[in-house]
Amino acid sequence: MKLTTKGRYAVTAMMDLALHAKIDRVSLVDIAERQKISLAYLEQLFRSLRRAGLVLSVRGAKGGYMLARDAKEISLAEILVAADENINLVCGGGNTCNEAKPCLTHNLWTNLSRELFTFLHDKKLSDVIRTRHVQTLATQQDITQIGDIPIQLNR
Amino acid sequence: MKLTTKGRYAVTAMMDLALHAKIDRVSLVDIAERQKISLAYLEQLFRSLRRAGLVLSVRGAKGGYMLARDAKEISLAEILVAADENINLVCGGGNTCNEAKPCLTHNLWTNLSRELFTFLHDKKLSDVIRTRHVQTLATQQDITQIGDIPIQLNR
DNA sequence: TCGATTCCCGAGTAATTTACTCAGGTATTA
DNA sequence: TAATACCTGAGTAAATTACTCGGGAATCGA
Repeated sequence: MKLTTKGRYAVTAMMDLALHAKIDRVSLVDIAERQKISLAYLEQLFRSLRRAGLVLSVRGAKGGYMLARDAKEISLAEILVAADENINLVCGGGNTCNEAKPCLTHNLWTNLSRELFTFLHDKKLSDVIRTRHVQTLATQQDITQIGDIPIQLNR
Repeated sequence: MKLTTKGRYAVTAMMDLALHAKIDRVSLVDIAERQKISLAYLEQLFRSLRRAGLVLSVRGAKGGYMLARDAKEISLAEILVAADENINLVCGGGNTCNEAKPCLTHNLWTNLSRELFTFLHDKKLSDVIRTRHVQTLATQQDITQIGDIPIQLNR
């Protein structure tokens, strides 16, 4: 029972966007550097996020991404689903279990999945970036950023 | 975010044991037939369950397995952990996140894992076999069993 | 005592999934 | 027109999963 890195990266990247895109859009290069995620991988990831309607993009120089909606209106569940992360613990493999002829544990996992989904649906992006822990880290990341390369902060 | 079939099989098998081992022990051949799980795979699985102290075994003809404790005392969390299923959503891959230098989402997944664990720890084997759904299925399985092969039911 | 049954074990392997990379292309700005 | 940055399909190496295989050891009933 684990989360794929894709799902984690998706949430991390969306948090980064929410933290830095308040003023203007953010480029994937920035996110890649701050969050230590491969740029090519991020691009692939943002394809999904954009198609799911979670982010807006602007092409060309000075382009970048921004949240498509207010952080209060974006749930972790949406982000994870957009990143192909299925919040469904039910009978995954090529087994014979289905609604018509369910296995012993069918309802068990169905219910658990539902609880998990509710939990993730109730947690909004705005909630998770407001924790003390995240605020501290975000600040540290920006400071490091300035030290390393004298380029735009927050842009 | 998914459950491995190993984890699901482990819970299914334990439920089968709890449902059928009330009188005497149950052989893996029986479980394999009832739950449509490969015998060789079940053997591998029960190795883990036995080492975790969840089941007791008796070798030789007429041998088999039984629950090591009352079904009230066995949680789903224990079963899943025994089956190498880690109930930990935190930062799995070979990334740089650790307690000293956590990533943005570190606390997020840590907390979620904790909630998940609590949920699974509170659900006992006795709870899940007592649902109407399971009782119905279990009965059907035994009836099919008698129809197919005229061998021992419940021993 | 022998054969059937059943647990027990280490190791190997095919299939699937994951986590990426690559080689292009297109839109926008300065 | 050069630089930037989004956009895309497709390919691939590594890791994980879901098994199988071949043998061994204990126990029971005949």
